[in-house]
Amino acid sequence: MTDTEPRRRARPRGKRPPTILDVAAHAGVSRGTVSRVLQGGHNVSSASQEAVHAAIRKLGYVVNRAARSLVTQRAGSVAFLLSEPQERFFEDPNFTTLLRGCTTALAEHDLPLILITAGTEAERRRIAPFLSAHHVDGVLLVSSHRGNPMVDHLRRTGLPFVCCGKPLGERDAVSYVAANDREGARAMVRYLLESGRNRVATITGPQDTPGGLERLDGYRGMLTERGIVYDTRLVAVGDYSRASGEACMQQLLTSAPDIDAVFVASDLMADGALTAIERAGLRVPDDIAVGGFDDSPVASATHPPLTTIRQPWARISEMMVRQLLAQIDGEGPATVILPTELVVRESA
Amino acid sequence: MTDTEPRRRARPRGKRPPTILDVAAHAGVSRGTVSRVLQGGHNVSSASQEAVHAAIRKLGYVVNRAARSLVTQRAGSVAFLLSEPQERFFEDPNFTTLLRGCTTALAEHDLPLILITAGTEAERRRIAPFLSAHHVDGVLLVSSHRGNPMVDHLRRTGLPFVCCGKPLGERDAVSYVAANDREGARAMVRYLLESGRNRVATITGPQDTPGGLERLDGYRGMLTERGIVYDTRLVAVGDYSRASGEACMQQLLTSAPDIDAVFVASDLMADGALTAIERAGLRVPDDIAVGGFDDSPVASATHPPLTTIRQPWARISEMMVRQLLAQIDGEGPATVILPTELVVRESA
DNA sequence: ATCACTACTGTGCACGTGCACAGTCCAGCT
DNA sequence: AGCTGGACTGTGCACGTGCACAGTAGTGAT
Repeated sequence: MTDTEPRRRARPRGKRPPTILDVAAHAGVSRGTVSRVLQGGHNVSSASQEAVHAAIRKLGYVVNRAARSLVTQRAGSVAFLLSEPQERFFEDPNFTTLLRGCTTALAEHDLPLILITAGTEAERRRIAPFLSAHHVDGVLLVSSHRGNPMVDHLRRTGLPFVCCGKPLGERDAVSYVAANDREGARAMVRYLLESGRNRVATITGPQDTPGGLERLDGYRGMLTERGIVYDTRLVAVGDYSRASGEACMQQLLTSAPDIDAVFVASDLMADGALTAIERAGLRVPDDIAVGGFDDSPVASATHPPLTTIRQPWARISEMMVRQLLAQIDGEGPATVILPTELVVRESA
Repeated sequence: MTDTEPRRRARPRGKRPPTILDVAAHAGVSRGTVSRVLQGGHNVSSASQEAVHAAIRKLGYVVNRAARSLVTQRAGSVAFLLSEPQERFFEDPNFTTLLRGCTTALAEHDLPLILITAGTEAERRRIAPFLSAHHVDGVLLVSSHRGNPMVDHLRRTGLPFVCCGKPLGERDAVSYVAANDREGARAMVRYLLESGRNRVATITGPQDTPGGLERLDGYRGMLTERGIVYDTRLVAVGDYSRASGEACMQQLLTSAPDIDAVFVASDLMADGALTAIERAGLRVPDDIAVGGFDDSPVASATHPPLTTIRQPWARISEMMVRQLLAQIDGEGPATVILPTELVVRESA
């Protein structure tokens, strides 16, 4: 998006779409009145309003967003910026659920969503001018790793942005919306303990992501609360992928063969864990109970279906959009933490 | 996107980004010369070019796309339009792979991708004015069901568009890019037969989608070619979802218990089929060989991993973008059929 | 009758750019 | 010397809109 490439040739000067002037002429009023009606109709007589609306319908008038942008200095669109390696996220059902929710939420405000990926340094350099030129009014940022340079860059440009998940290592206030990872983890571990399990292991996420950290912290906290000593041999660190879940589970089964439950920090990893358990000849949940996290579509497709913690993606995306619009309207940053929900299926 | 909502208030008149005039002043040339450099630098002395580039770098100038759009009558962006029920597509790994590919391909042309969903009639009404007002220069259309009204609407607006997969029931020429479904199906069935299987069943896709039709046709054709009578009891029709694959497989196992192979028209359905087979106490591939279609990420995560047909999504998205740009530049519609590839794993 | 105020309407200007056109300059030819 | 044509440069105009401002008409209070 460096804007240095040659433009393609102009649309042929055929019949142009109607302008605000055409509408004004048809309605027998001036440009200004039509504009006022478009802005909500304050200080416009109801007769004029009706005439304008009739003319708009008749001519099929649609406002020219480019012209509007030029004068209002606003883009009239919002970016969904994926600042993570593409491979992982495009395969992660959480991502697509979030994307879908944001598209829907933005559509209600007539704001087109521009999808931008910036997983590599080269891509980030590429989109930097696009963002700093304010070609979007705000950014919905998906970036979980600690110290993502995108956060700094966005702050420098002064562009409003809202993160999905708490950005780590940021001193200043940053708007973000997240599920309550810690409470979710606590709820799952509590459920496992109250189901009569005694040796509860965990497979957590990367320790430079908020989810990885807080879900592990919740696990640890709940154990401590119940008077159980935290044992690092019962902890494995994966990367949220199916493959890593399988590897971690295999590791746990050898290093601590007496475990009777495992809390896995993502459904994808939990699916991998189920594979490892099955291969070891153990049964779920009889020998080992498995608790997942996310309640993504895979959760109901595993064997057995996963007991898991539901992340409220619809509400997360909705709140991200709401917070972003608030910032665009001049409000300061805010953080929103949403509750999770235990979904009991058959794996625990 | 009706454009009748009130605008949000304007960006504060703070320090504005540099304009082409600032660049001209800094470089000691006129607006026109800067503009020419931006367009590629024809008929501009190398001294001027260097001066302009230096000024651009120094000021951090980025072209104002709104102003450019206004004068060129081009939006400078492209829509990725998903005209299918959201639930299905956002969970379909094929969709995200395609989306990812298109984002990448468009980024190379400095064209932002606007993601639009139009699964319901209400949504279609909503985005219609957005499209007819030419707020994008073209549309990458994902719509497989027969008689999708979006195709007609796009044709009426005169907006260039390229479909992913052949649109069914269209008499006039429509640009589309697709994998060679028929050949892919034939290759899989050929492989199964040559592995020594005799009773090959199939679970195909909806018969109002090109994939469903052509994969079934390929299956049938290959059987006929090998002198095997087409038996409708060996055919089940699913909807590409995991659940339907499971249901179809169950049905096949009761109606034709002597089958020793099954060609499933999507990996997701194949995964469901594996579940049904396992539940029936049969082994894969020993008792029943299973062949999938797509080579989506799930294919390597099933048990056992799927032998499947790879769809060339990277090339499909690349060609869709290329065809769309060609159309935007005035060329006529074209169709592109890309070859598939047999990927042998353990399920067959 | 005058004034103040409200409700509504019309108009000039600016937004930043690309394009067409009109120049200017210089080399090479007659 | 004069002419021609190419290479390069500068400038007026248009794109469609929102906003600030100025204006008009009508109402009610003094």
